[in-house]
Amino acid sequence: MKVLGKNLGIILMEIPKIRNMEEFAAFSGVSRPTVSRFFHDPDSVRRVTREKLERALEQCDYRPNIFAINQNRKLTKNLGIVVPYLADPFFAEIARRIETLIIVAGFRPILLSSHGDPLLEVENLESLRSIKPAGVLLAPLGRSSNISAIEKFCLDVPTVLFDSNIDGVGDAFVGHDNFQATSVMIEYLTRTGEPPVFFEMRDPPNPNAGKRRKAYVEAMNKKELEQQIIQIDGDGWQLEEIGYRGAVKAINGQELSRSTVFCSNDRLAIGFLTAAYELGVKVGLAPDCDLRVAAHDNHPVSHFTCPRLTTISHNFAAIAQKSVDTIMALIESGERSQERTTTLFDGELIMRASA
Amino acid sequence: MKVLGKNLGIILMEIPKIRNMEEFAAFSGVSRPTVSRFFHDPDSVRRVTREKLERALEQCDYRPNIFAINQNRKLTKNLGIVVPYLADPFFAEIARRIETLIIVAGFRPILLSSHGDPLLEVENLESLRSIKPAGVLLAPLGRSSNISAIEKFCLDVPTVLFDSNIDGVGDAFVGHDNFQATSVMIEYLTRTGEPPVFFEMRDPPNPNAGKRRKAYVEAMNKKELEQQIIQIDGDGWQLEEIGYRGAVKAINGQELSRSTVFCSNDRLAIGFLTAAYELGVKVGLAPDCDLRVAAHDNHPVSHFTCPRLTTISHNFAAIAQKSVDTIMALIESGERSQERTTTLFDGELIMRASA
DNA sequence: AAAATAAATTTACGCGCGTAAAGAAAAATA
DNA sequence: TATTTTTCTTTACGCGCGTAAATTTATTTT
Repeated sequence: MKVLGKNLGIILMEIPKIRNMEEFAAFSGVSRPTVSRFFHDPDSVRRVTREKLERALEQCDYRPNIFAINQNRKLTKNLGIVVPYLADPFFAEIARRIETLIIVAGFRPILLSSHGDPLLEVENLESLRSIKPAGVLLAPLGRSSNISAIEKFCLDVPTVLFDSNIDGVGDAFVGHDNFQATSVMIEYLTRTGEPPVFFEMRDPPNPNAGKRRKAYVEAMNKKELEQQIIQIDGDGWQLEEIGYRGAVKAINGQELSRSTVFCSNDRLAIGFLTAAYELGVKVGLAPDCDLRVAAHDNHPVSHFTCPRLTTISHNFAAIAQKSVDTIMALIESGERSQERTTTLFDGELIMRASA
Repeated sequence: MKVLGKNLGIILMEIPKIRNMEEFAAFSGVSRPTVSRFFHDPDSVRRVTREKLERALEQCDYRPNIFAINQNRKLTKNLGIVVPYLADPFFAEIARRIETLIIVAGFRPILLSSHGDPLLEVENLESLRSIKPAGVLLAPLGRSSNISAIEKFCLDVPTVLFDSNIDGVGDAFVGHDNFQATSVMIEYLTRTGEPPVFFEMRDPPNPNAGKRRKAYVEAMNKKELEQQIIQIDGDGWQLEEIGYRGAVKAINGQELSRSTVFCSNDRLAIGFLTAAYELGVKVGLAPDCDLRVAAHDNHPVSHFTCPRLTTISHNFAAIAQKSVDTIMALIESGERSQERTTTLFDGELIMRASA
């Protein structure tokens, strides 16, 4: 080390430690306001200037202080993402896609999870408010959300709701067409066997569940099929466990009027499959099977259940893209949208072994 | 609305819009430097002053600008958390716990996912560097990580590694004792039946895998048991799919010398179970079963596999707590630790139906 | 009550950058 | 080449808060 000391010293001399934009301006031979403009938008300076700055950057890896930037700009490049429960792979997946799109758009994603807690949801929004986000993408908890608090937040910050809707709140909603999806699944199940019994929570936390039940009722009515809805008790976000218990009760109590079950979502179905497995009820489409089980969401885990779960996939890519596009349009226009738009994407039937 | 207009006007008059700390100081009747101290630490002002400020806060809900705070403080209250893949429920779970602990400690967690990409991992660290975090909790990608970049980062920012270790990098490592865990599982499997075959990726991305293989070899040697290691090909983070393919190959090719399999991690095992199910191989401890499968991690999904997966749980709570405690101690001391400490927590055997 | 201590106030500067205005320099147009 | 347009430089101020020093006021101690 000592032998190298002198050379290291020289090297350090040649790579100056730039402390702020002023020093970087001096180092690069460009004025500070121009440097500022360059960092805001590299294309706003002449090509030769840009190249000069880029060369300087390679030599000293200076980065503008993000706090100073955000303090002074009226509009930050921060974009909040709030999901109800990040430990649920479904939300992790959609958040992952949204994050990527936001980065591509040159913004800074701030991902927050409400951990299933309405208080934390509001706290997350307040926390976001303090970092002056250009906009927020919010998947609300749903029924348990503090709606008036969210509404108030949306008045101040451009907000796009996704996944689950709260009527009239936010500038737009982007989600999944539960009616289309339900009807496609019922059509499929009926065509390949028999119409399904609907399996859901009695008191679901997520508003999508309500739409799915309604869609089931409507679709079955339309086809003049006899309906059966099994509603199971349970609170919170441990949906697999709730589904498991409900399935044990339904199977042991012989509550199922038919041998085809349509679960309100994949997580309930995962619990259902575990119960069926443990009770020796064979699930699947094959002739030797006792039961068919299908569900809703194309949850990442549904690929590997036993048997693999037939389900309806959200159009993850489209929902993520449209959500980001919508918030970007809002931000760029600088205005709040006059009309609240709702965009629903069709689900896609994913046929697997379970039904 | 018009009828209420006048009253609303009066109400708005009475709740002044506070724009900065100076205005809040005037409103509350306390000087600005005292207000500043109050927000930094409420206990640093006299009780009467504190109560005066708290009363004022209830009337106008002012919050200091976080950017201005962070710009001026040498040490922010930001604490970075970087995980390799947030869409993996295992990391979502540990991140969730860490986040909560950080909030309780009065810090602001910034959760970032590397999405399995070493470039993004470095980018995340750079992004964190620009917000001057008080410290960072990093679960590195592992083998694919840009180790020199991470090392460089750790020189500037107090960093505690967790879950997977990189020798000599960061101020401390907190993780899971793979040797203890492996030996407990082998002991259990051997006692209740026969010693296991080890099932893993040939080229695992995570360094824990290496330790687990080594632990398997050592434990088997010690007991003078015959070992078999099945190594499967595959790249990336789609571990269930890789496990599935490997299992199909192993079962169809009758590669298993014994009927007890110990998977390097739960996600491989989930794929393994799917393969066994599809191939009609019955997995479980019961006498009529063909195969026993156990694994490692107590992944959230492992509760609901078919059959439920026997595994070794990480001590999630202890790992999260120790990681946060360690980084807090580093931050409070203001110094970098002289010695790099390593803390390993024992795993706990979770006996379920699969083995 | 006087002295000693603690806490708050006043005053003032700095952080790093955004941004506006006016003028100078360079490039594009005629 | 002269003129217009674009781009850059210079200068200067402000953002909201941290923080230090000196002073005043309030509280505790003897």
